[in-house]
Amino acid sequence: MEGIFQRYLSLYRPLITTLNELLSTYELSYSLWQVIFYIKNNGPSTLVEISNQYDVEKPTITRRVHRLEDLEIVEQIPGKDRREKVIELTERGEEIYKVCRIKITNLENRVMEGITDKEQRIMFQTLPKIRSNLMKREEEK
Amino acid sequence: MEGIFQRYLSLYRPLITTLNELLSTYELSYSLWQVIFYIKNNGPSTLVEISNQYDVEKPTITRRVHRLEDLEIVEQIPGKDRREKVIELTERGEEIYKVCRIKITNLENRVMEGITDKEQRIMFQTLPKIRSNLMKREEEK
DNA sequence: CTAAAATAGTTACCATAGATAACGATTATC
DNA sequence: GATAATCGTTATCTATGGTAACTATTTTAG
Repeated sequence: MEGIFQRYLSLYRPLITTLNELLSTYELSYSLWQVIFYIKNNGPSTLVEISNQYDVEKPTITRRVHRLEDLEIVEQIPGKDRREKVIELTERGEEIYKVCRIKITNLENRVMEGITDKEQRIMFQTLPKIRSNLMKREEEK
Repeated sequence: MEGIFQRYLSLYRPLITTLNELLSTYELSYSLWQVIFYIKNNGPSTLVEISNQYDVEKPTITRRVHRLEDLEIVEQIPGKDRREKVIELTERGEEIYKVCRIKITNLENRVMEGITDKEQRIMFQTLPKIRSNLMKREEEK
């Protein structure tokens, strides 16, 4: 399947640009959104969990979380292990999630125009498979 | 198709990391590779053409091309329009393309393990469709 | 049960990629 | 022929991310 990476990567910048524009209304960017999205879908989480999900180093997540704390979108909740910092969405965070979720879903739908349900389903299932193949290779090192 | 962007973006960093590692042997990165790939597949090209292809501003491409010139991978050829800078691969550039192309194709194959031919074909066709839907939206502004 | 190792998060510093604005050189258009 | 537009460049700025070194905890091994 020669050229699949190029096809994948040619999509990246147009998508990021559009998403950042959409999110800028709430002083957010796609990278901050990833954190919000993760917490919303996985419940209160630690920084290491988020870090692993996105294959990004801990200090990067520290920064993202600090910015979300400044924006009063997430807050720390006390946990058992005092090394860990468990964060969850604030009420304001939940509100912002809802609004942005709708906007992003609308964009997702528009971007999928002309693509059949079946093709969409295959994209949906295949992307995580590719990701997991890649992560497996990285672990081997 | 809620969540398709997240699935798409969760793949980005693992992929870029792996590609950069693979290319670092030749003092390249994925961003430089994009330029090499474009010229190889579209013939001698101007900076604006490359810029449009990847939705990246002109100064960014200027830098990439300068680095490729330093590495003696591309060179300028005289063109009719003296505003334009038409670049092509040097012999060395062709060699490096071949070696990297093989390595990347191998990686592409490994990453596609467990994914049927049909699914691969659909990915291959659908990614450009999504890209074109996104670009259409950007043009509207 | 304590000493050493591992883990979570943070800070400081640096690298990479990209954007915007302003400009010179050239070509196209009116 | 004067004005517009286009191509590439430079300078400056921002965003995102990495590495190394550190503190505070918790786990593990002897």
